[in-house]
Amino acid sequence: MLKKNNSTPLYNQLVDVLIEHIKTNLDIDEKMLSEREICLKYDVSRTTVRAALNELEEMGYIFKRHGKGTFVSGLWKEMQNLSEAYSFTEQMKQLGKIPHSQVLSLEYIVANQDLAKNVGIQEGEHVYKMKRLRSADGMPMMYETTFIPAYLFPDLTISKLESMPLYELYPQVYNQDIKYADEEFYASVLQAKESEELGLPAGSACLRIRRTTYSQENKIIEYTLSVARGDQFVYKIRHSKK
Amino acid sequence: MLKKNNSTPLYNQLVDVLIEHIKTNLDIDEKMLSEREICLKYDVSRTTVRAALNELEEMGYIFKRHGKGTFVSGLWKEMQNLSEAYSFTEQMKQLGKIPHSQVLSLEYIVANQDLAKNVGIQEGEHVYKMKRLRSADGMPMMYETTFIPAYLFPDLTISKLESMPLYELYPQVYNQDIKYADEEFYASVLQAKESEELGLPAGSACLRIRRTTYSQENKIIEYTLSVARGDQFVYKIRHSKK
DNA sequence: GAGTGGTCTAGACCACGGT
DNA sequence: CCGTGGTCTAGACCACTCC
Repeated sequence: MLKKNNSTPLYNQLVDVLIEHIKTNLDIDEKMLSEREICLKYDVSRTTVRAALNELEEMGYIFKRHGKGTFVSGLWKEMQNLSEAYSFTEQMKQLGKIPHSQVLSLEYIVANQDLAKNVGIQEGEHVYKMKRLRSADGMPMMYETTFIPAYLFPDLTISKLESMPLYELYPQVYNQDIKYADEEFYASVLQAKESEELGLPAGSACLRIRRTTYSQENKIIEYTLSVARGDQFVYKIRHSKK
Repeated sequence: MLKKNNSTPLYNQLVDVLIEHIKTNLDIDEKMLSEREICLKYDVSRTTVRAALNELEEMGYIFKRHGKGTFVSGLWKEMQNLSEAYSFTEQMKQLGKIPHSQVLSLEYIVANQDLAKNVGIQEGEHVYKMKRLRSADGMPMMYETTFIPAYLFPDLTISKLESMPLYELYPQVYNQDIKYADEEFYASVLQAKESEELGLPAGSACLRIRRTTYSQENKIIEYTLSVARGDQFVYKIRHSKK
């Protein structure tokens, strides 16, 4: 069943096998095999089994009860929608829409004190400032202003920006792998100028988003301010108790 | 250093010790002791050390690099602000404001098909419907409509609801421990009637929130629709890559 | 090659839930 | 009492990074 000399770890193989088993054979709240039974069935140690079960628990497939057993959770269906994706391109593709980004401007500027703080550099260093209009199936969806520290991204050009999504450009061209992104957002209404860009009446509901993206080395690689159509963006999050 | 016959697990004790060590002695990006060094220093097995380090990594205190070592992350400062709290009462207290909830109405109703689905019961079963106006330092902040399945919460009364916050009532009075809550929200504008409740002009920005709260047994214990002042609520979330 | 984190084994004892 | 998940040990080998 499991291949011991495979490059993928045993517990990851076990995760895949168990997910398949759950999806095809088990219902919600149904009891699974015990940890020791899984050990015997797949000929692996209990450490390996527990590593796999922990993964499954984090993914929302199962939950455990001390002294009782392990049970199917059936949350994985809902989990699918809960956005792990923070890329506009990916989000739109998931919704079955064709994303498009139009670069409206690209400037090479000097950071003032406030901007320097937000992109993690010293005052006076250089930053690229880019404005983009992002659409899905031809409908304007959001208007973004992005700041990128120049020291990490030399020779940024519009042609590079238009060649691929920003979140592919970072790792593939500039060797900057994304670790995580923090977002703050709040409800607001469109101002006159913004309403023109998005083709909506002034006073329409919108979501204002402030995003800071960090690299594996904990450097800020992007700081973005967005204005998104309120009628098109629904955020989903899960608060877990401990 | 660590107490082997303590009721709290060794790896949890180790977590506390290491957090204290990081906070007092180490800077961001500084290298920590290796796993094997920690084994020797505290006289525990590597399994125990790795359990503790995994906790620390999840909490944002450290990050690991295969072949290089374990390093201080310094994200825990920011993490504090990223909302784990999904209770209005707790949120307001953290901001140093005095929260108040006024129960406007409490009804005992029969669920139609749509409502039944949202609270996880059968059509025709009973549900409590409650409306609340929530304020901070006397300022109306949000207007909530909450649905609670009656079978889990017999004899719900206004006096019970006013005696303590809902998220304390669930576990303490009805023995329903919260597992997690899912929230969906989007930007909108206040309608005429809502603007009266909140004391704001019609057309003001607002956040519309839909929350479903689940118990440890995966039962829905609350379904809430909220309208919150757009100028007072900022959501913060973190998207982690893998 | 030396040191690191990543995976894995084959045991052990404990605490909890139900019979 | 037995079976469950929770914790813990003392090893082992692998893959990665740097010298």
